[in-house]
Amino acid sequence: MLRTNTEFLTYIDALYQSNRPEVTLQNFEKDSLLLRQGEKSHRVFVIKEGIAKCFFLEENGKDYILEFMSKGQILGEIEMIKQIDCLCNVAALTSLQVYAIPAPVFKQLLAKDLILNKILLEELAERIINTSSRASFQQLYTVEHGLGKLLELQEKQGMEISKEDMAAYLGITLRSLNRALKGL
Amino acid sequence: MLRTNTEFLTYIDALYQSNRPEVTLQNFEKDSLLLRQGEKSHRVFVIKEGIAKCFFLEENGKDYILEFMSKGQILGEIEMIKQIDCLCNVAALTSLQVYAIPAPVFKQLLAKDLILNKILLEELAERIINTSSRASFQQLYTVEHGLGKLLELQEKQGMEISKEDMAAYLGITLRSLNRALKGL
DNA sequence: ACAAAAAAAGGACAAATGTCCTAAACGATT
DNA sequence: AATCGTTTAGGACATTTGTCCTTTTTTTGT
Repeated sequence: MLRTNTEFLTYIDALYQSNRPEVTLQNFEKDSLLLRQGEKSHRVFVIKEGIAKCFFLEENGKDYILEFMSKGQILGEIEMIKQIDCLCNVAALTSLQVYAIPAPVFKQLLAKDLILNKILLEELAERIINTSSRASFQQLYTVEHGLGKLLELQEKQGMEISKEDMAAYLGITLRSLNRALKGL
Repeated sequence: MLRTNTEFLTYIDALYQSNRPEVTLQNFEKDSLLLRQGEKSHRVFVIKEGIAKCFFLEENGKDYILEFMSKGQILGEIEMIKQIDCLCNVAALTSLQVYAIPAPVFKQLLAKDLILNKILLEELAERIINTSSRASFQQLYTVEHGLGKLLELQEKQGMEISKEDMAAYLGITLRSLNRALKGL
């Protein structure tokens, strides 16, 4: 659930190193927003260091966290591919260092570079696997079951998530999360 | 929620027409299984005619329907891209006519054809949009809200879904579906 | 048309979850 | 250390959902 992609990071590192002055390295501080749901974006980001969360803000005011993203994850590529406004918000959970690639550069690469296409296809495929498995699991199993998995992964990855974010990831209220934590 | 992809169908139609004897046209009868969760697959399918459903069968015996697929939708491509066993089951809801493309042919195209890469990237992107929006919506809104949307789409597309499938799509029990239908 | 069998709907109760509000814990400031 | 303010946890009740089983409806065969 903390997604990474070393292959992609290597690819972008190389791109940055090469003759591509349009690709820049940027910093975002903790809690800042990289992408804002519903707004247009004119670049994609690739995380070099740090952790971000992608989340929907629904009309009823509730959040739903889709993924926690880390090294080598790309942000905003779906919007670029489909030519749409930002699907969800992306916020920095820690301070972030990211590569920023302007839309024209990214689109040109997409149109010409089979390596990038391959990496992206694999990444999108993996996200579909994750997202759909999780949707199924969350609908069909109890909260405690899902919470168990979340705590496991969290421990394994040594990352700490606020309770609010845990609840948003599980799609439940804070109250329910507290109850589930009691019930271990 | 009944997904189609005319661009892809056109692409595969052309492929079938051209010098590609390995690409075959096959028929599946209603209720037959095209892909079986957990098993290996050695080809991808593209629907020429008919409707299929993709669904998880969870360990607790419950089904969760991911998508209803129709004309131009590709099946089994994620497994091919990620080299994994079938993620979910795919069953024919109506009798089906599909193109079958052997794994080596598909992989070769993937490695060489930027057009195919583009079509696939767009399709996967759209599935991510769908799947994640739906996951968020189903977690954060009431069943009745979700049911409303389902009935709307069902009407718009003139397709009829069994109550069992509706429940599996919404991730709820039949009993809950009946109640929600009463409550309109 | 009727009886038997099968499928679908619904009642009753239990379990899970959300809402709203109060109580406890924590932090900063003096 | 005491106080105020803010954040976090939890109690009480209502609502939603699931489970299990009975009732109703539909289908099938004769």
